[in-house]
Amino acid sequence: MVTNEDVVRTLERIADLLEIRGENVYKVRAYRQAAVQVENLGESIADVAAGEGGLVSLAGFGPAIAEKVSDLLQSGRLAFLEELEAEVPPTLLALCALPGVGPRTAALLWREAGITRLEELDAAAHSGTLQGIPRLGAKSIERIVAALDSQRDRGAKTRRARADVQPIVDELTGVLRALPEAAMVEAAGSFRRRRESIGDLDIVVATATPSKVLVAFSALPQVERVLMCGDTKSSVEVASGFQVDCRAVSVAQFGAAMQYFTGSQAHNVRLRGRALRMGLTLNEYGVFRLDGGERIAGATEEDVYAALGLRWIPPEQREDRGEIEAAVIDDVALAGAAVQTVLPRI
DNA sequence: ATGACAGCGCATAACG
DNA sequence: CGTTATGCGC
DNA sequence: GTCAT
Repeated sequence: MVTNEDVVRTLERIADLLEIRGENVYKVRAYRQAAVQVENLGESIADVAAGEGGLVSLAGFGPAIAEKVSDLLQSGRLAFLEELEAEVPPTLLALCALPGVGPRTAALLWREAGITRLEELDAAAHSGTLQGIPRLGAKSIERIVAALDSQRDRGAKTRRARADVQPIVDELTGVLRALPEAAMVEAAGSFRRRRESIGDLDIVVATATPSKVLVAFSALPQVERVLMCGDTKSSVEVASGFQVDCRAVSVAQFGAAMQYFTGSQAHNVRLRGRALRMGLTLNEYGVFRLDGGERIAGATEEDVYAALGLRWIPPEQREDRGEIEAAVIDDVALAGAAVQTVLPRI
C-alpha cells in the first residue's frame, strides 16, 4: 500500500536529486509542486488515480509525473528514482541539509573531491583537502566546519516542537519591543501559522532605523552565532542551533512583510498568481500596479488582502487548501446569481 | 508550438 | 582596490 | 515539467 505520504517523499526526493544533477530549475520545481498538491490532497491518491480523469486531473500533474506516480502506486517501486539514485549518490542529500550548502555545492564537492558523505566532508574540511577547490575559499570551508559542529551539537534535530519555540519567541520579541527604535514587532513564519513543528523563526520589525535594530538583535546575549547581518535582515542561531531571522522593514511595509514571511509558500504562490491576474504584483514590500508600479497596499495585512479582493485570512488557514477562494469578496454576487455564472471570476 | 514559471538580500569568490 | 558572478535561502 | 496561450 503506497500512501500519499510515500508519494510526497518520493517526489521530493526526485526533486532534490535532479537539483544536484543540475536539472532545469523549473523541472525541479514541477516535482516539488506536485508533491505539495499530494500533501494537500484530501483523499487517497490511489483513489484519484483510479477515478475519473486519473492523476492528470490533479493540479501540477502532467503526463510525465502522472506516469511516474502511477508506476509507484501500482508496483510500490519507481524505476526512474532507482536510476536517479544510481547516478547521484543519495547521501549527498545530507550535505544539502547543512545550512549554506546547497545542491550546487554538494555537486561541486562530489565532482571535485569525490565527497558524498558527511563524514568525508568533515575529514576533508579538517585535513585541508578542500583547499584549492574552485569557489571554496577559507570562509566557505570555515562555514562548513561550523555547520557540521552545529549539527553535531543539536544531534541532527532540525525542527522544534511549538512548545519549545514559544519561550524563545516571547523572550526575543519582548527584548525587541523594548527597543525605542522598534515600532512594531511580530513573529511570522510557521510559528504564526500555529504549526506544531517549527523549522526556524521569522521576526518582523517595523522601524525607521533598520541597522540599529539588526545590530542590537545580533548582539543579544541569547545569540550563539551570527550567520549573517545586513541592512535589512539578520540571521542568527540561538540555543542549540535554532535559527532565528529578523527582518527590518518600514512601517509602511510592515503588513506586506508580515503577509509574505508568514507564508505558507504555497499560499503566497497562489496569492501572487491571483495578483498577476488582477494586474497587480505582490511582494514583501507591498501590492503594486503592474502598469506604472504604483503602490496600493502594504501597511497592514488587511490592506494587502483587501487590495487582492480578499478578506483577511487567519494565519493558521494559509496553507493553500482553498482558503483563498473562500475569502473572495464577491461583490458580483450582490448583482444577482445569474451574473455570477457569466462573469469570469478572478 | 512556445514562453512563463518571482525576484531579491546577503556572503563569498572571482575578476579586472 | 572596486565590481561582477554565483550560490543560497526565502 | 506543467500550464496558459
